[in-house]
Amino acid sequence: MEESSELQSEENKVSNEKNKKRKLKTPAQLKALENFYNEHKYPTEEMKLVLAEELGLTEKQISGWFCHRRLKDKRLMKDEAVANGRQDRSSGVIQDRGSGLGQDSCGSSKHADHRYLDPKEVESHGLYNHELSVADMTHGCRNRYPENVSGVDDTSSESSSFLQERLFSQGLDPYDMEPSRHLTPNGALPPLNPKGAVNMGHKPSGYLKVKGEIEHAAITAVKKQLGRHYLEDGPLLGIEFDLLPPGAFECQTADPANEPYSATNPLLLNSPEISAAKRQPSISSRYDSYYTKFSSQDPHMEGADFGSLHETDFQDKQDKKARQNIKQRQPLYGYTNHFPGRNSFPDLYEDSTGEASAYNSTKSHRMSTKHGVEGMRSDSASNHSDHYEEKLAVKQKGLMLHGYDNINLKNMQRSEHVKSKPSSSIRNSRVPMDTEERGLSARMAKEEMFKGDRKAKNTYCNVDGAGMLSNEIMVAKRAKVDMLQQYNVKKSPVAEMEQRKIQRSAADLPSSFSEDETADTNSSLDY
DNA sequence: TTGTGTTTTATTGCCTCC
DNA sequence: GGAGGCAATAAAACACAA
Repeated sequence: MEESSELQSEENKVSNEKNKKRKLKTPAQLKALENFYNEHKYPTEEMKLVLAEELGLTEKQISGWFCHRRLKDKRLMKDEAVANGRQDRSSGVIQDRGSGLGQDSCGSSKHADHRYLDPKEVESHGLYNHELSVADMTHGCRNRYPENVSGVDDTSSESSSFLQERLFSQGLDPYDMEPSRHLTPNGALPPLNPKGAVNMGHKPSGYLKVKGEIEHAAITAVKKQLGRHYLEDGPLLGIEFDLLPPGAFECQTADPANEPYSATNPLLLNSPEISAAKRQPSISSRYDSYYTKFSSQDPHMEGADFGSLHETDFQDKQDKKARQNIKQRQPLYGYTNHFPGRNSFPDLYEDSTGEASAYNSTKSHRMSTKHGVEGMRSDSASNHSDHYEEKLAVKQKGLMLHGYDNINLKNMQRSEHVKSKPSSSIRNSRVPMDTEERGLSARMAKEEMFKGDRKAKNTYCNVDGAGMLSNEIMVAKRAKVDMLQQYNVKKSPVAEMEQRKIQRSAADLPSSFSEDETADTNSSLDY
């Protein structure tokens, strides 16, 4: 009796602990989930099963996580929308949200949202054609999820934070993605891949499709004027147009499309608006991670005001609260792809130890103190004892889920890429130099040259930095082909998994660069 | 050390679609 | 009716400030 009750209580205890006590996902799990989520917002049951198996979670957990993740996205978008709404009123610049397609003011009711248009189309076709090719086109079954269309409110908003993040995670450079795909120097909309071509042709689709031609023209104008840079910091088109420099529609550069950084226009280069756009903190998670990455990852990075003439200003202006928010969001986003050198996949990124320590030792960031530390533990101290990480590592080497490869590849590439540089260079040049970072570095170098800013010169014109840039370009050039090849491999997620298994084993992560780097290089070289 | 705020996870109920 | 999804809610985990 007593024994049974004891047993029962024990069971209850266990049960409670098992069910009630929420268990934090490991960084590896989170990263995997994030990556997968970036690839498939609505995974099929099969995917979930695979994912659950891979991560050592239950399908229920996976489902729940995805559900919550979507909610989170939505929430973030909402915030973003609110912020944008405020900006809309003051900016007076064309805003997607003002197109009357169920704006934020219409609420974000999921049921009402997707009655107006198919956000899925907007999401996948227009902005992320590749995604369409991967998930939507090959997984038609996902169409049955009305939610995938999370509504008008989601259409544009989703395409901002979440989707950009997605691109980041996937190693798909949104900066290049958009202009390169939708806007060739000729103004045409070249398909990124055959599938995209089939789907989009040369007409505005998705997001742009729901816009009038006039707006499209305006958007195109902005694109042209800002070149690839218009996406560099800002959200996708239509999300935060107010970030554009005033007069964005007034004077177009001669060939802006080929002048991504507007280097020909020093005034524009020094435009505070541009800088503001570069540094403007946003509630967008993407920005959060993005800027946090810039501002807090490395003290050297802080000193170097890449991407912005006023990086320090940015930091100064950062509201403490905002920073806290940013930090708190970091654990999640930080593991996507924003910190290539410090991810939590020790098994995947061979040299994470050195780099990670270099990073983490510098900042008492939540990222590093929270999950980051956990990740570090896995990186250097735990001997990879973490079950999930270990499992993931093994799996990812051979198979890993769809979408992981990009991440891994990217990280590994960067890892490798970083390794090739002297440590001083690493620090001074901001190791995880992202696509835009490099691009911005180049731009900033010009700016600083122009301005004669000695400090900036020290930062950007040092030998290491310069060497690194050129080196990166060369390496990226080399890697471009690889990435493109991988790109074309994308098929159905499930099929892809299998295919990647084979591919992986054959070419265990080539020393190619991630998509964004490739894209960046591409644009950098092409422009 | 404690209180507070934020994020993440788990659960539940309702809705929509097939 | 079942499956899947969303929204609301509660609670745990965490970081930061006082």
